Amino acid sequence: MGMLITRTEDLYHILPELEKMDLVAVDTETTGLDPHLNQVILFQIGTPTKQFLVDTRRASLEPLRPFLEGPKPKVLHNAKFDYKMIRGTFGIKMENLIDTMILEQVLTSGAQERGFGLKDLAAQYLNIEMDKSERSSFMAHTGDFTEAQLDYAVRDIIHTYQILLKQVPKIVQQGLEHTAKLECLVIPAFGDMEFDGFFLDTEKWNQLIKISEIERDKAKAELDRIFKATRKSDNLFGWVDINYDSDEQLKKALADLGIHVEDTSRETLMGIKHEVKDWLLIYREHQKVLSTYGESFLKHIHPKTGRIHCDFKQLGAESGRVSCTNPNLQNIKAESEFRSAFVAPPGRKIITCDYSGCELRIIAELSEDPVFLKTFHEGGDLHAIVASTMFNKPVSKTENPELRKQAKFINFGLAYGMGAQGLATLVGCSEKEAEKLLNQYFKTYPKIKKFLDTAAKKALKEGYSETIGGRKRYYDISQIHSNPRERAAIERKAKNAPIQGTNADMTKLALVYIREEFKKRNLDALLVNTVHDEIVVESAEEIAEEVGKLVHDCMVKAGKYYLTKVPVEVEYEVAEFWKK
DNA sequence: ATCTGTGGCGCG
DNA sequence: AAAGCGCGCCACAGAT
Repeated sequence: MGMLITRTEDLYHILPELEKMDLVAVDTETTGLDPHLNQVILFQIGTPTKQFLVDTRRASLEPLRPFLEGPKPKVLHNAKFDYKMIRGTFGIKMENLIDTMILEQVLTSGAQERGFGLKDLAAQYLNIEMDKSERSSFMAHTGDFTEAQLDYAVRDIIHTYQILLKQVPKIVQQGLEHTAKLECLVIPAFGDMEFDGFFLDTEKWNQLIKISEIERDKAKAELDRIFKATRKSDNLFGWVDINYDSDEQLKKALADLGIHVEDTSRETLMGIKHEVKDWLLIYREHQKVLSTYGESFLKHIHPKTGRIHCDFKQLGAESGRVSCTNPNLQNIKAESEFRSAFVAPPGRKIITCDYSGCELRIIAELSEDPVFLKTFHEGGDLHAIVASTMFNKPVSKTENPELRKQAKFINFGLAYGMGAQGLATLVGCSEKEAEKLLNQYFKTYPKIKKFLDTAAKKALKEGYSETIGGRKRYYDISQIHSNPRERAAIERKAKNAPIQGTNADMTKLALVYIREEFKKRNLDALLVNTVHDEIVVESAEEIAEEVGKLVHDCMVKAGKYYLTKVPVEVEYEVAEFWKK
């Protein structure tokens, strides 16, 4: 049973004991899930042999600030949550966190869909059935904590600690030390990004919505006009009551026009030779905007901070990439101004930074193709150079541009394990011709072919792919002999995984560096978003240029950590709003 | 009334 | 005909 602490001054007395521990487990119980609206009411810290429970309604954690912000390793389960709650309640930004949930995701990437809760891991590693029913009792709790609550609180940190001890040898055994360390180091960066949020200009957003509404309604009126002719006796007043958002209804309606389609995807619609096509595409575009980026998006503005606080899933993708929800800030429309509605508040600036040509550089690094490497070192139009070497013809953006385009499709398609069929639809040629193109490509660039083939072969043989940073993505290879489709799918994933995953390695390390620098220099600058090869920062106006250079340098440094054969280039722009 | 799967589409 | 990689959100449609 842990020791309950209810007075701030008592925390000074436990510090020497905490310092003696090589590793401490930490957990919190809170009044809710929102770090801006709810508080930590119980703070737990300790080891399996000694635990302290701090009633933070009565005692402040301030005496522990240097310890929590210091180098002592702290293990938590889902550390980002406690990080944000502790930052929200006490303004303390914990450092040197280890997260058993993140570690489990690193250990099983691709092999396990879910089951990363503390309860799941306790069952798996400790053979213990945890009863989590006590957790909700803290939400509206007043008065002294019950014995059951304190018991529960103690068990959480003991189990977390013990799980970590079991995970560590597995990490070493699987060669995941670097990835595990990286993922743990970057946790506070995601905590800060979520806590600080991204400011959105509501008025500007509303204007964009209005424009889309007008355009959509116009398109809808035109569609009604077109379809009205086909349904004279539909109803009394001649209304057209087709729901254009329903694929079934749309297919039927199109059939009445003599247009028969298998599906209603944009690609299929584009093939229609009837004015209905244009209006449908316009309708679709604006309807998409209004549903995904419409008024519903504004409900994510926090009532207290006035900013948007999304939820990053640090290992959201099996490749190691981050994903983002509630709302997803990684798929905001790049064109048509929606991005620029994410603005800097008065007196501040937004700095948008991204790795240029990141995936192609990684391909160059991994394949060691001489032409790719040379082009990145000396500068030049890679797509044009690839095309001219493939076809033995001069190619540039003006000379034989169609060949450049073909090379560009192949260059990007490579990273997806694209085949002849995919290339054919992209280029608009026959599958035979696409096959010839690919053959020519790989004949000219044998090292790239070798890299892709090796990546696929390794996955089938070893059951995993690997990034430059040693991040692994596991596959179920039990079916590959009986199921050629499954096998092909793994091959494609394996061609992509080292590329996409190394990009994730780089961007995450950059986030670590950037946060470190902001802290070290005490800069009035915030991380506000990250989108795979891009990092967005908000800072005070006066230092924006300096911050831009700093972020640039951090991203280059992180890139160079992984890419040693190819130069790393980062672009940044200082503006009133999110660019690109 | 609420859940789940699917088609479609926004981003890198 | 389940696919060129990785995601999340929306509306619809069918099921509970």
